[in-house]
Amino acid sequence: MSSKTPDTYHHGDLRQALVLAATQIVEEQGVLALSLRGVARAAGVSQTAPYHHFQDKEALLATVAETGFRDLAIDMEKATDAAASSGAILEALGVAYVLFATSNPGRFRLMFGPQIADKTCYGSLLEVSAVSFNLICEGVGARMKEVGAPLEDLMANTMSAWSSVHGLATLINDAGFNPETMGAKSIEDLAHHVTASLIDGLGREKAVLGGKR
Amino acid sequence: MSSKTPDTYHHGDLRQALVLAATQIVEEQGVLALSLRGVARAAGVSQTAPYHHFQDKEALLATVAETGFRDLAIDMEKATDAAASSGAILEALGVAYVLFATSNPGRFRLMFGPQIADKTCYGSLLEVSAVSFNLICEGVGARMKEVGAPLEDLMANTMSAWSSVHGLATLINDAGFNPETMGAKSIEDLAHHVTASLIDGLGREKAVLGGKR
DNA sequence: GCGCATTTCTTGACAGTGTCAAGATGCTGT
DNA sequence: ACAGCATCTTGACACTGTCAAGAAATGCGC
Repeated sequence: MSSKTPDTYHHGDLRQALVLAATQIVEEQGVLALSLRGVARAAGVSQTAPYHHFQDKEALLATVAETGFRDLAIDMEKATDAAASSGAILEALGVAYVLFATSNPGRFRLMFGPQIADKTCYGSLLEVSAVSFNLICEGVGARMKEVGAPLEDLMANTMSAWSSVHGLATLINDAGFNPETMGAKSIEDLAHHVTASLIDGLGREKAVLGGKR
Repeated sequence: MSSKTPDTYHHGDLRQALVLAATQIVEEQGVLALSLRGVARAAGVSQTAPYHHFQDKEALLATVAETGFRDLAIDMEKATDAAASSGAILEALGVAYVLFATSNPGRFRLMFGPQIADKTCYGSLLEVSAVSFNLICEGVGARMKEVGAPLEDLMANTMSAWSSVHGLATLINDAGFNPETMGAKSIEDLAHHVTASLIDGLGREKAVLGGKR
């Protein structure tokens, strides 16, 4: 075989293989369909092998969620590259958030769902999840400075912004909405509209849906 | 015992008893901790008795979720009673939504989570869930008329409004936020702020948090 | 190189789960 | 009174997460 023999008694990098297999199952069949034994089977090892790399099933799920937060933050950071104004940055962040969630529904549900009962048990999870939160917080802060809003409301306004995109994402994923029935051409269009509503006020947003194309 | 003998071989109203027991478990220990056998035990019957009233575990959960949507709609309808302006109605609806979600986190998670894989299998669930949706939709429509927004955006704006409150609710329930760290006195205050942000635009909302108590 | 401790992985087991099949029990209409 | 039906039971199956004990491979001190 290659330099690292993958079919030895020792696996080589079982930990990584388990995370990958788990991620695939979570994404293709949902968290509920994931069993630790199934992951072990997919990786070609015995039922109890995972216990040498993760304390229990939840710890494996936490690691999968962690990769999700990492990827989310990457997407969001990339999205702000092309944005100039503070409003454009906020919109780009929001759209990226929604697109990640709807492109990775299984992981997104895991990241925010109750499968991981107490997320404070997993330090690295908390750290990584704070990155995307801070991106939104900074974006909101910049916007507020531009509008002249009192900065003491920063946290509450961050909550407003995050709620909008997080709500849209989970509604699309879990309440079975497709953008067409909501009068939008695509998820991206709808996400643009929702962020625009938030920034300018409901019913006062500049045309996003019907207007261009 | 009373007129209906509860300790007969036939239970009397096992169906109702199962729904109540399941609701209690969902609310006190979460959906994940609920087992059909546990529900049966709580109702004092054998493991397979529930199968004479529900096709499977999911059907029981769907019934619990249905009661949740019913209660949510009741709360929302009550909330609009005192509201006069279209903006006040929207705010009252949003606050009621968030308060229901955070007061009944277990059921709320069930209502929107993946435990019920395909909600279209349960007709009455869909019907009841449409009620609260329509309340939001009407509120948004009235507001848009007042602002003079084009009605073709009604659905998309409904999505904006719903996303805000739904996102806030799920973030509080599942991402471990307490309103204090967000600079708000209570969940209700934070919900007010978020809806105000949505209606007037981020950073342009009238003071809700610091202003009055 | 050799021996040994440590890591990694295995088999076997246990209690708990959702659900099916078959049988027992009480109710209801004739 | 009795037949048929709805309701509830016991028993079983395959599956799950996880523990205990042992086997195989690795790496370290000499």
